[in-house]
Amino acid sequence: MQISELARRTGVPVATVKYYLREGLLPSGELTGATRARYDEAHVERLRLVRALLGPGGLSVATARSVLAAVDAPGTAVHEALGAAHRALPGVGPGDPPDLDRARAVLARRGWRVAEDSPALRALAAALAALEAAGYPPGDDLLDRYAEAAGRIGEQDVAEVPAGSLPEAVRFVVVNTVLLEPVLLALRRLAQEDASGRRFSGG
Amino acid sequence: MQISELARRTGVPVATVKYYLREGLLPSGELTGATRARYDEAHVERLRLVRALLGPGGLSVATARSVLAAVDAPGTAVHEALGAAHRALPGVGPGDPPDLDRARAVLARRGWRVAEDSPALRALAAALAALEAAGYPPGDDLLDRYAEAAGRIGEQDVAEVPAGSLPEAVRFVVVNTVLLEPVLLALRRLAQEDASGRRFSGG
DNA sequence: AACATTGGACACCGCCGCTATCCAACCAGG
DNA sequence: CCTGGTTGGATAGCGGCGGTGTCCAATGTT
Repeated sequence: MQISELARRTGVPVATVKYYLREGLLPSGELTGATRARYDEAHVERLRLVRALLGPGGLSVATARSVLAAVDAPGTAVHEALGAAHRALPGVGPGDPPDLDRARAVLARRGWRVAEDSPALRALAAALAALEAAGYPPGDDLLDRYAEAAGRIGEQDVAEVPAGSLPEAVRFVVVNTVLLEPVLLALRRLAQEDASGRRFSGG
Repeated sequence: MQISELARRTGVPVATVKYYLREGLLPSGELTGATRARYDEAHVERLRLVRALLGPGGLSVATARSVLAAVDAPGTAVHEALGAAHRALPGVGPGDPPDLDRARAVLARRGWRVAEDSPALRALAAALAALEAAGYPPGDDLLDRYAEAAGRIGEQDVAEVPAGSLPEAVRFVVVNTVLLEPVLLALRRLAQEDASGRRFSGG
């Protein structure tokens, strides 16, 4: 199929498809002439993935490029792919390292083992610092409950990874890491709304 | 104190403080002359809150303005404030309403009661649609486990709301709704990393 | 031969979060 | 009372981002 059909089938404007090609989010089609290229079903799928990452996934083009690079890297082991995806995700800038101790303490209480330089660890520390700066330093009990809930989820996420094909596993890990975040946040808000209704408006 | 000290104490450039004043994120100080205004501790606190919402909270200036309006509205009941905060948060655009049925079914299985037009419900539906479009439609069991974990968290969030002062409760709800999101996401990633290490690299 | 479409390159746009400049009005020190 | 630095307020500009519009020669299609 040609670019116009690729665009039509995915609902993405042709100019935007060209933009994604330029940005390296979408591999170029097979050239059949100086002004013709052929695209296939894989491109349709990839384009849908790109749109999901950029839109609901909330990734920037640059971040999506890194994440997709992790997906494309051949022979990546699943654990490394997950690390690469985490590293590519919008983390904390190169600001001064906040107090990792508090974050590490939470992990230690749950017995979690993560890389020393895990971006998620830095992200947690930064988030805790932000809460502190806003005047609501979270208590250990709160953090522990959050960690317990997060633990169930992370456990399940990893358990669901398909064992067969390695590239498929990598793709699964990346997609689910990114696209289940909005699901989790929406569910949390819904749970809050339900609990708030029960507590505060006696429904 | 004057604007320069306010800026110094919070580490925010004076030009940026002026910008926040213009944008209505920060109430103006008490005018003591045509070119003088006095700021107090409340301004310091508010400015820190604004920075937390804009930075780690990930809110846009426009969204932060709405959220802060909910905080400032006098006499708002807690349940309504939470609703206002949720409504102000970056939700789903006015695109065509996706299939809310799948989302509603998840809530029904847990017995949650939320507003018919809850923005979080639309957000959940949109997130599910994105997963579907990306080729990974989530199973009911996955959703139920996510919902269970989210339920514990939402329950705790609401339980922690201080009962005494109403404005304080509203502020607490808004701050925690927004600023605990990055905490939860970071913890999920850390849990994934731990579980992945145990499953895939036999640590 | 006539016409539409394509890949590719480049310029441009609108939005956003600041940031820089300027000004008249001040206030503080000497 | 003068001098110099600071302030509130207004306005303009900037850099990054995610596209979009335009143009071109080469290529298909009829």
